[in-house]
Amino acid sequence: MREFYTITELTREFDISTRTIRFYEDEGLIRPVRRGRTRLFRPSDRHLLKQILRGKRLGFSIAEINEIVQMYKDPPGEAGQLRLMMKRIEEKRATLRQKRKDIEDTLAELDAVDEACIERLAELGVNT
Amino acid sequence: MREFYTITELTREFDISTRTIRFYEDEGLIRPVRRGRTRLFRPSDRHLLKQILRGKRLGFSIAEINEIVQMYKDPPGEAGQLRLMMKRIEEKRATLRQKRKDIEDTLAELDAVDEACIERLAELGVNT
DNA sequence: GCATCAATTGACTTTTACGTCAATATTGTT
DNA sequence: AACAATATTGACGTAAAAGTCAATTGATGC
Repeated sequence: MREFYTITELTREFDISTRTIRFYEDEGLIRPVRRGRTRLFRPSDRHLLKQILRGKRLGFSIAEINEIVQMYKDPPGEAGQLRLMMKRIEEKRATLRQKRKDIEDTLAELDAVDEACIERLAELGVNT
Repeated sequence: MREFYTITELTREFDISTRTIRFYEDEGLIRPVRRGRTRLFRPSDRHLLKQILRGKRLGFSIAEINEIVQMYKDPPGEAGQLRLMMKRIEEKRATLRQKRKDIEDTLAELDAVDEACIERLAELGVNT
């Protein structure tokens, strides 16, 4: 495992711009170390970026993604904070289960459309 | 099944604004009938609106949702068109499967965090 | 040590998906 | 028919998530 990645290495790997990565840093999602002014990304930063992009694919906003990635940090030490966090986690899970159901429904409908296309093609095959 | 819904009935049912519905119409996603100038939404329009909002929850853009809902219409009559549509359908399905995987991964990670919280709470219970 | 190439910063712009508001029209009710 | 309530249209505004561009700064090869 490499110690550091440059910003351009990550832009190429994930097909995003430097502007995007800097934007995520400005929003507090990611915090690479610096050598002088230059950003150096640790494997953990790269992993975090992967998680951010995963959240994007699921349609979460930057703010929502921020909430999620904050959860991945060490759990708080105080009981009240812990219970609050667990509540937040359950809320996110509920959102994710809803999305999963939406996906299943959409996939089922697309399957039906696909079937109809196949049938239609068969009819055409018979008629020509 | 009712014959028609007014725009405000739909805004209340789906918790969206009239502006949003008119926007979807402008974008060609939905096409209610008119009595004079007033829009009247058939059950099929209401159903389409449901599908649009489902697409939104999954993070699809209006353009992408448009592609999907066009697929629900009657399949084209020409073989070439049919094959093209089937290709598009498979692309959407691939996107949806990716999203589903993203969800499973995120859920697994949140489960792990939740476990850690439970453990941490147990430790606190012992110590106090 | 100097050129050059990559990286940073800040400012401004763009696109998407609506929100807001004012002026006008339509509908339902009494 | 009058009038309140609801709907439409058009124009302009806005927040989020970057894109673009120009001016510097820093790093690297020779």
